[in-house]
Amino acid sequence: MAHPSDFTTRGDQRLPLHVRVKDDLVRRVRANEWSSDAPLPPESALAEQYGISVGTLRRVLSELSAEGLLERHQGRGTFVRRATFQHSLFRFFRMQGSSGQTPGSRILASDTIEAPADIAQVLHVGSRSKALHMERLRLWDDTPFLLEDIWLPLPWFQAVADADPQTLGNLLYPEYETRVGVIIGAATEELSVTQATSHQANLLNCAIAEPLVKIIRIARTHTGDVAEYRESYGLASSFRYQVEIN
Amino acid sequence: MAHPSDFTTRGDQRLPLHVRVKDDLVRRVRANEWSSDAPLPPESALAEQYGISVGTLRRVLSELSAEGLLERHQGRGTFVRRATFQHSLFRFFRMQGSSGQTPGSRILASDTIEAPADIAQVLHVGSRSKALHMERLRLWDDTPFLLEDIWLPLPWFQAVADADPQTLGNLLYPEYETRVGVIIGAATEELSVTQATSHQANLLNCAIAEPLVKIIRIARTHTGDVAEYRESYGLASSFRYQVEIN
DNA sequence: GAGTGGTCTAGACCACATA
DNA sequence: ATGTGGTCTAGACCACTCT
Repeated sequence: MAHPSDFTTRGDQRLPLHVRVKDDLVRRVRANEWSSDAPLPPESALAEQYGISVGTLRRVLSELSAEGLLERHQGRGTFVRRATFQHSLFRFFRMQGSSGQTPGSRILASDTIEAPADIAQVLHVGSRSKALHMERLRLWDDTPFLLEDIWLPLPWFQAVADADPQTLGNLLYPEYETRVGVIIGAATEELSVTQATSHQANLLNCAIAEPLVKIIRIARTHTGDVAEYRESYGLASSFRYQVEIN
Repeated sequence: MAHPSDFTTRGDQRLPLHVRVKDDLVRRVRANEWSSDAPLPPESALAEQYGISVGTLRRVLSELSAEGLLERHQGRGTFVRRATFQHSLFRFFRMQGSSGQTPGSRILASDTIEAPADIAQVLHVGSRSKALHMERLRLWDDTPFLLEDIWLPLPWFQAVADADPQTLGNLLYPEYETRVGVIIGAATEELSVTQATSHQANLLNCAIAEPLVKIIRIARTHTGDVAEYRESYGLASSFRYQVEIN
């Protein structure tokens, strides 16, 4: 099944070898064929499996490494890259005085309900399918600074829904990886400015209609499937967001 | 001078060949050895120039192509990539109803002055060196929506300072390329929320202390030299900013 | 048809990690 | 000492562009 014996029969035969091998390796990584602790087979073995030369296989592995799906270490092997989103995705909302630490979090609600139509569409769940909705408050030293509405598609994320909210760690993406086997690989964020509702003002300890920054994040796996829809609201006065554009 | 005859004597001899060749090619591109209309020499010629195999040279050119410095076209050749920042950098402030068009711009002021210490440091000009400062208003259909403070290092950008502000186009990065030979290749942006000063409120046609989004952009060449420092201010109510994270 | 980059191979040798 | 990935070479053949 995971073995590429039927590799030559899959995909468009007219595509270059390195493209077909790359697609197949992405599929196998996504199918959790290798844990992120043990290395993939060495180049020579993989090349033989696919019936291609080592040079061609090297090209594929190098590309996947450059794209962040794999990590290569001379002398040790090739590994599936873990979700390291603390560094890449959580690089905003650096509060004054608080350095490098991850903020605390408090899950206020966790329900299995029907998602609003627009969110259901983004998550690619049918209009009458259920989704897991969580409301979460993030804090620095018990001071709330960010309010999050998180939507996860079901039944895919059923394991997260079944977990006791209190046992979920401060960071959700590692939980996705361990409980569902989902590694977040990319995301889109859209920023805008709104005004606090009474509900939000109450939780964020600010005045009603005070300006809030709203961040809509759509997180995807390496293969492009939408795994999470998230709306975050934070006080505009303490907002700071950095982006690198290349 | 631009010819790589002295290539073997430059750089750390212990570095891999492909690294040294890559650094040298970046230098030659930056020195405007090739315009963006004519192709670089073919692989075979370049490989012979450097005294390396075609395979190694191919690796370098492929990397530079992936990094966006070069463009390769089968059958046509390898070209220096032009500044295409309209698509990548100017992907914010999409106003409602206005699609894909570039906004109008009005340069309000253009002066050669000493930059404030913090900006001078970012631009890497000495503390008593001059910089070109421009204040620019951007408009959709004669309605102002963005106010920009732009700082350029001198004497590097003297050709821009000497130009009549009225002759500068709506987009500045193409002007940098044609007048100074600078291609912007990367940038960092930092977003925060401030309140409008009376000066800003006057120009943006809003109330004093109304929330504004502030964007600090530091733009760099492909080689990492800071070419521009820019502060942009826009009405928070019409603000929308999209980012892709990978 | 001539010239360009794209694909793929086969193999030598080196640098690093681990036991 | 062994096995891993990293560097570099030499060359065959294909696909595309231009004249």
